[in-house]
Amino acid sequence: MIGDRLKKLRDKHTQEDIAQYLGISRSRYSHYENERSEPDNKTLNKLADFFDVSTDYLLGREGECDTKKNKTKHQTELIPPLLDSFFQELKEAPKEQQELLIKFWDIIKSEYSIKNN
Amino acid sequence: MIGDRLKKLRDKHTQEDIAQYLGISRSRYSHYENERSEPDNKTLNKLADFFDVSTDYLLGREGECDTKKNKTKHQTELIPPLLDSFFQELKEAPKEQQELLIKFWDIIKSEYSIKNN
DNA sequence: TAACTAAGAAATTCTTAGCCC
DNA sequence: GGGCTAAGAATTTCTTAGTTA
Repeated sequence: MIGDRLKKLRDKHTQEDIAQYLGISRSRYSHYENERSEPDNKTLNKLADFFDVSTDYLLGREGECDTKKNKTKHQTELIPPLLDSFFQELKEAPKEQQELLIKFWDIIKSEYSIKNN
Repeated sequence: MIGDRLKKLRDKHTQEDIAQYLGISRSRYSHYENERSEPDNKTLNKLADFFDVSTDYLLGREGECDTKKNKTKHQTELIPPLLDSFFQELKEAPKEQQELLIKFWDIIKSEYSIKNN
């Protein structure tokens, strides 16, 4: 049940994408889709956030009708979900961590501009 | 979170009552209320059925005062200019660079969570 | 009686490594 | 690359027995 719904929701994303977002290994996420193990409550919450559905839907308590809404929403989104959830996370992170990351960003930028000159 | 909600919902019932309905031991249900362990998905479903609430409610995704939504909105309004321009830049950057940065982000997160555990 | 907890047993999950397509 | 799985390590849960109020 939950496996089918995850598969459907994931759509064009790779399992790797979702796993990275969740901060778990690829195979762990694979287990969820194949129902070899089930996500704990925290992971369940994250999955619902990422796919923008209810946990009731993920757990099979709600029918299909809500799915279409979500699909439409995803398809019309301009920011890729992975980047979007990354932004959400970063916004809520401690300032110290934000600043550190922006420093890394500056390094990445300058490295790439050197390569291309 | 889930513990508080279970306690509230149980109301006049004893833990024994609920445990019997779920077909589990008394102390196991007690652990759920005290958040020493968390119900698996099947038990979560049964609990939602018994109390006639959504799993989203049990997991704290819906609430009395809908704190999550308010919080998100508030924080969205308060994106510091530095972070905002960083987002703009990142959105338009090559995927390769985006992915590299997100990897750095994962490292930062895990470093900080180690410190705080 | 009702609820909570310690501690170890029991069960599940998670990761790595390797496999297939 | 993308997804799946075996197997053991790691973690969590679950039960019993005992404690508290």
